[in-house]
Amino acid sequence: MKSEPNLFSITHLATDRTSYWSGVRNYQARNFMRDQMQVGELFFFYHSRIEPIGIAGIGEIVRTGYPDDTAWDPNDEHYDPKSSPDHPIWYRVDIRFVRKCPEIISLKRLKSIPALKGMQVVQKGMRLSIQPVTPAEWNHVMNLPEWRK
DNA sequence: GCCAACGTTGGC
DNA sequence: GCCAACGTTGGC
Repeated sequence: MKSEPNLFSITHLATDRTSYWSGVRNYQARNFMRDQMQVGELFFFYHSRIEPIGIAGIGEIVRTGYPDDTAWDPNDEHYDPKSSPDHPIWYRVDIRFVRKCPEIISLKRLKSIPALKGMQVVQKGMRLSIQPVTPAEWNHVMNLPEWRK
């Protein structure tokens, strides 16, 4: 799950302990939150746009998808007038902090690992903010030395 | 800050 | 329902 760390980072989550993943306004990303994510599942918290770009830590889903009420708040930057309490379009999940990576696993690093060449995040033009990770990819990333520094 | 790649919108 | 125009994302 990608976030720009100046807005919401793994450090923010580590401080708050629990939070929620709101503001997603892309249908594919929404569908993962609404239809796929289960309580107890882990995710990589990825910092986008701002160096160092890459995997910054791990979070856990603590509540499955439910309507994102920021969508019907006219003062919210992600306000969407097509969404309403009666007809919610956008969803979010609740999350908790699990672990911070001692050293960010950079995108460049991920791209350099042959076993991860099929991982969505390293594909050219891939800008979806929520992406599935296969068990094999997850295990491979977890075995990288960056976690033990 | 640039711009390629992508998603969405809206005229037809 | 097509697709050009536009807006956004995000790596560089």
